Amino acid sequence: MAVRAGAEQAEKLRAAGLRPTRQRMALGRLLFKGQDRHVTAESLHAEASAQGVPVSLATVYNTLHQFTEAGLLRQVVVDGARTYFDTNTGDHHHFYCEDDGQLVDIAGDSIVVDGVPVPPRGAAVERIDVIVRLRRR
Amino acid sequence: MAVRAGAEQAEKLRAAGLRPTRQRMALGRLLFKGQDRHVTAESLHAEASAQGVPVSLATVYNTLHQFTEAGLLRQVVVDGARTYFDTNTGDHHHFYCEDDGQLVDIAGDSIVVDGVPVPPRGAAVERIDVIVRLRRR
DNA sequence: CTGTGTGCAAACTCTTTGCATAAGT
DNA sequence: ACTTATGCAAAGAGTTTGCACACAG
Repeated sequence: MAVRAGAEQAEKLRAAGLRPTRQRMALGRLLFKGQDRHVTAESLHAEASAQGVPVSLATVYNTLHQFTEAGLLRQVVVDGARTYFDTNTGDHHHFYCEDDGQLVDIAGDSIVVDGVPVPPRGAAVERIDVIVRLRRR
Repeated sequence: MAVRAGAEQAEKLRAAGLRPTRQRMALGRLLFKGQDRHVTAESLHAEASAQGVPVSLATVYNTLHQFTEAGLLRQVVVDGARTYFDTNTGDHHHFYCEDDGQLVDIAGDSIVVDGVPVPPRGAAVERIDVIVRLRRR
């Protein structure tokens, strides 16, 4: 089972054109086991370290970007200070709590955005992000 | 007319609880004369300098934040790298061109967002941001 | 006068980069 | 072996802060 999971990880990485190195395997396991999650480079680095996986912060950044380019992750911009990465790459939106920085998914088919004007000449819509900003009551 | 505008600026600042200093007057004039605009600290600082108004970058940052707290500006988060400030504080959304970093307003009554789930317990919706990300064709 | 604002430079945070070493195939 | 990835430490961008001086009321 552990072997099986490892093999799947390796396959996933290879399919993305990335060599299945120890670090990428370990980070991939943290990211893609279980349900969708939101991480920052810092949080993922801390998590890996806590589990005894030695990875440098620079490698975490590299890996997150490589995963993003490979379409395995998606970047979420909600706060200028830090960059979030989302393992859910499908069509969906976010709740963002400004007080604690927590990010929660909103299913893509739940929200409907209507009335988007035609984009300016020479530009095409790449994606529509909806961020529902929350505040503690 | 110039006098008149100056007096209006001063009044606007006083109303916001800010002393009408040279720098704040100058920045306010750049920001609020004419139509709505989007600036970054850098761009506004460059603009002020170009017009011969000596303002330090630190003061531009301070002023932008003070204006924002006073409700004269609104912060727009579209890119992790830099912070944009919008002189349009009303209900509206944005086109954001990832290629050149250009930000364009979308009237608030144009876009309709439907189906937003109820926020998690203990949280209240503060605002809904819609960002239509564009790419050059 | 008295308190607030400003400018400068240094500090700070998050992120990226260069280069020698290590690991993958 | 040959190539690509990693780690470290240093650089980099954007933003914030501390403190002495200047200005508004």
